[in-house]
Amino acid sequence: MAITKAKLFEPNQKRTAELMKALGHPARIAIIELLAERNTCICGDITDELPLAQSTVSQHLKALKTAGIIKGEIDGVRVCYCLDEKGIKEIEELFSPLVQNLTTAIKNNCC
Amino acid sequence: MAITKAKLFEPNQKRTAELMKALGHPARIAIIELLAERNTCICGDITDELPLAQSTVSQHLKALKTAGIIKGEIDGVRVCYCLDEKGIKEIEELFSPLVQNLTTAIKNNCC
DNA sequence: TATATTAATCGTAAATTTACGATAATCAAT
DNA sequence: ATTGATTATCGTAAATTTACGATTAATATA
Repeated sequence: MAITKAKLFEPNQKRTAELMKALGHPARIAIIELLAERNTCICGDITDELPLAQSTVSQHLKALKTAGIIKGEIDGVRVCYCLDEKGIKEIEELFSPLVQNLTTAIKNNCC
Repeated sequence: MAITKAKLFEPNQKRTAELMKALGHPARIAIIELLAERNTCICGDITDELPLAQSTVSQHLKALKTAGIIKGEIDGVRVCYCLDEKGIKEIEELFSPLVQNLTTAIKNNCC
């Protein structure tokens, strides 16, 4: 039982995991791809594009919103969803170095 | 209730989500960073580096292994863990375009 | 004003995740 | 052969996730 063992997880690790987790469902991947595809906000015909009930899609939207990846703006009866610039920037800033790190590490792998 | 609604999730979306989900926990982020950091395989003193019980760490290792991100090789009493080249390649090939896609999409965002 | 539309929330069920201690299995060393 | 070390698995509890239908709240339209 070497070293400290008390090393709690670092903020970066926790935030990275949080973002990954938010993207850890095909429906939520589909949603952000949809939002990226149409360069205008789409007002919840997202439901029509997914093989899921309206309430379920709403839940997934909430998950993405809570993670800071998308944001929704009320527009009359409808709600306008789009990618949240700040969250996407965070994804870029956290994921890219990680992937890079892993990719270079692989090259010096012993097995 | 417009359009089709029958569009099941695409394989890429499912696989991306699967990988994201596997990385959706700070302990598992910590583990892969640890494996990347030491450019040699490490024989499971991973437990000592994490604030978690041995059985819990073993579970997380299993999750990463099942997702194809790491692999473990038995070496006597110990088990040698390292990043799985194929999985890392997949991460690179799936995550990078997605992040790129989101990043460029943000620029034409309406909100 | 009454009705229809949109989307969130509630209630709920089933499945999965996370965590732990205890145990088992495997190998190394004595 | 016995003992010790390492790691997976089992059993289990608590929490979270995923999904749905039903309901509610808010707004637009007839």
